[in-house]
Amino acid sequence: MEWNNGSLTPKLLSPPLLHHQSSYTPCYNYNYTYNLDHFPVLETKKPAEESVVGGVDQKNKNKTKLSPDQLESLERRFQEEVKLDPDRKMKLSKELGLQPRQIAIWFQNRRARWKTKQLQHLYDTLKQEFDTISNQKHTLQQEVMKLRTMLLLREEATRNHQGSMAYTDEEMAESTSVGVRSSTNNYMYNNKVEDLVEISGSGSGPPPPFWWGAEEDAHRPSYP
Amino acid sequence: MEWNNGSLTPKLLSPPLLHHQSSYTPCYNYNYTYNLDHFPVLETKKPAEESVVGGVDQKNKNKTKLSPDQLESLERRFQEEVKLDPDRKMKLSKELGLQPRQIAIWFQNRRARWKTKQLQHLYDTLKQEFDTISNQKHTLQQEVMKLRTMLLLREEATRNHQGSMAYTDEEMAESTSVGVRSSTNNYMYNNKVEDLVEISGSGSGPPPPFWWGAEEDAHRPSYP
DNA sequence: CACCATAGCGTAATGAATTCA
DNA sequence: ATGAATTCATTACGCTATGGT
Repeated sequence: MEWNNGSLTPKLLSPPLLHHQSSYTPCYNYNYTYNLDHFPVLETKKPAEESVVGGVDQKNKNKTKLSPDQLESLERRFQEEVKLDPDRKMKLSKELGLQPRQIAIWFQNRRARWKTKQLQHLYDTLKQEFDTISNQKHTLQQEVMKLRTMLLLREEATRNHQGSMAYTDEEMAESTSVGVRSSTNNYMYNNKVEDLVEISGSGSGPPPPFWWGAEEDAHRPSYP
Repeated sequence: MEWNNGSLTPKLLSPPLLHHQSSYTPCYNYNYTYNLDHFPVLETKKPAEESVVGGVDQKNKNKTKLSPDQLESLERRFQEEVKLDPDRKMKLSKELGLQPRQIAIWFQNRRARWKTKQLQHLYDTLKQEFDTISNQKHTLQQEVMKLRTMLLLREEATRNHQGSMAYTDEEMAESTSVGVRSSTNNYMYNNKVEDLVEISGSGSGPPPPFWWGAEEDAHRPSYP
């Protein structure tokens, strides 16, 4: 039971690829011999003027906070198209008074953000689907049991009044492969998401979850 | 006003309390008006040199990338305990030659990373469970169909040779509530994770996924 | 009350590896 | 096969909220 990864590594994640010994190519130099996109450490352009909302004076922090206007604009563009071709980049750069590099970075980060959000959403969706199908399964189990009973009774009836038997008990017994054993029929129904992780591994979670969860969702993570 | 986080904030808050003894020791020799732990902007000088990857260049390290040693150490400590009390922080700080602030930041980031990783894992687990249960459901559906057929036949037989009927057709018809309609019985079996998103909402995905997925997993996200 | 450190969150920015034209 | 752009992972910063002395 390897809960860890092993079998189910998501494709989203990067391959192993440990960064230990590498040749380390100096892919930057701070003279910007680079083309129009690689500056060294941005020299804090001026977001300036736009003390609109928070009135936070962000004169020259070394980490620029984009103004609401800029953000809105970027966001709009992002909705239009998540990819950023050089033309668009330059256009936006001039338009917003930001370095091209910053535009690129923003888009990059935005994409990443989007992705993780997406995972969240995906999880929720799947969870719901799971619950649904779990219920359906339960219903089906009931159904199967009911039918079996009926069949048995009917067979009984037939046998009592007649000698012909078209279906044997073996056939009925063999047909089940999922696990509808007459009694304790809903033993599997508890397979709600809350318990799933518990079941499939993660029996040992070194670091305590503490903040993770705090909701109905606390699954006892077990560190990566 | 924020385009960003809208509806689904997990809202994971800290449950318990934290045990940190007070005893703070002012730890810097620099001149800051900031709080104990707030430096201005850590200075950022020329990264310039640095050719060796494994080069444990502690002291100077003005720019990013902690050395493998440092990382290893931090990681170990993290496994021991995800929370970081001031004592530990200081100890680590001296031990690794990093600013206390950096230690704190690292832990914070580590926690965040852990959390998202966790989501990944959770998703995979759930996905697998879903597939399993989906198969089971399918099997059950088959089973139900088979039983029905058998029942029908048996009933037929009974009816042919006798007039007594203990179970009516209504009973059989009523019993189904999930959707095992005689023909096209496996119509639901395709409910693999690949299609789920398509089905349950997110039917409209404005921005093209392109890089997201690029595998069999491409779900057509639909931006947040 | 204020003060102050810290946790969590969001996000800008950097570095390394990878992809691609 | 070289270099530009992108991805992934990481480091860092600002902010708000909270707890505790």
